[in-house]
Amino acid sequence: MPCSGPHPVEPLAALAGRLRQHACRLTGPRQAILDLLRHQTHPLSNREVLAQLPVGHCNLATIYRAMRLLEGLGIVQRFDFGDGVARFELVREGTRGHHHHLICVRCAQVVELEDCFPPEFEARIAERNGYKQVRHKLEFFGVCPQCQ
Amino acid sequence: MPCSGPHPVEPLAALAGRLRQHACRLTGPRQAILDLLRHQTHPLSNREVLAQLPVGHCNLATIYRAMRLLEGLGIVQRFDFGDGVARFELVREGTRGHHHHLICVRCAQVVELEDCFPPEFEARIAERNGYKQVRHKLEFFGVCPQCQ
DNA sequence: ATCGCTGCAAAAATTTTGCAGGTAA
DNA sequence: TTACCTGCAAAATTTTTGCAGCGAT
Repeated sequence: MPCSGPHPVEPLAALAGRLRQHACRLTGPRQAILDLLRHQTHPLSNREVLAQLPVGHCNLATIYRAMRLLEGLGIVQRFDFGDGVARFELVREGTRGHHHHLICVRCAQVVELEDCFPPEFEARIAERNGYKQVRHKLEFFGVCPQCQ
Repeated sequence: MPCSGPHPVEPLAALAGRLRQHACRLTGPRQAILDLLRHQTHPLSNREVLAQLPVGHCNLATIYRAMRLLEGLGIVQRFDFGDGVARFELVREGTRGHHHHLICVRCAQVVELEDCFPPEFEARIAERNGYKQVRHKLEFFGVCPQCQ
């Protein structure tokens, strides 16, 4: 069941337009990566992207470069599950990519979370310490129903 | 100003006792690592630990092995600032190591945070999804007063 | 025709592991 | 003494980079 959730992903053409706005080209490998990400509900590591692409369709180094570019353009978001591997997810319309995950420590099942703590909590931390432009990374870990 | 904060670190002897309880030995390198961590207020990467130890006093591989051991025993806690380098901090008395950080994205200054969002927030997420033993990792990033 | 992009290979960086010898208990 | 531990070196991973050539616009 791809593309579930309340926030739909953009069509490939819209993503291509966003690339061109920044004088970046929509090449074959980038199309393949974006189209793969569009059909995912959870973040994928670069190696997983490589594995799911047709053989010889794209080089791993190209995926790394594409992800860094797309992250900079706000098209994908980087997540860190604490296992030393970066994972990437397409930013969905209506969000700014800000959401969190609940990850099973046994089977690595991932639940996409919509909610977050009240923004006052972050604002208070920022103000108390004189920090500006404060954001956060938050991930939950536990044992999923099947693994209990 | 080492050892600041409301929760004092344990004396080296107490840490040694905790090692022995688990049939682990208090060796020279481990003493050096623990004593160094005792005097830190912020997490240190393994390479930073190596650099701050007297030359030839300890091997980097030994530090990696020691940290993994100490983490398993609950003596140190691992933190992840999202830059691909693990950092470690001694667990202070009275806490179970649970706390968060506010990190400057410009100069990497670190503020230790005492507070956290209300536990009901996490409990609700756990219950909704049928997960058990849910914990979380949370770090804040922003621009510190000096870097603004 | 640019100039960006890709593939390949090599390099860099972090972390893990094998093994022979050393050492705490 | 007997495990456990360490140093060294090599390996395993993840990620980055150089470079020659290809390709989108």
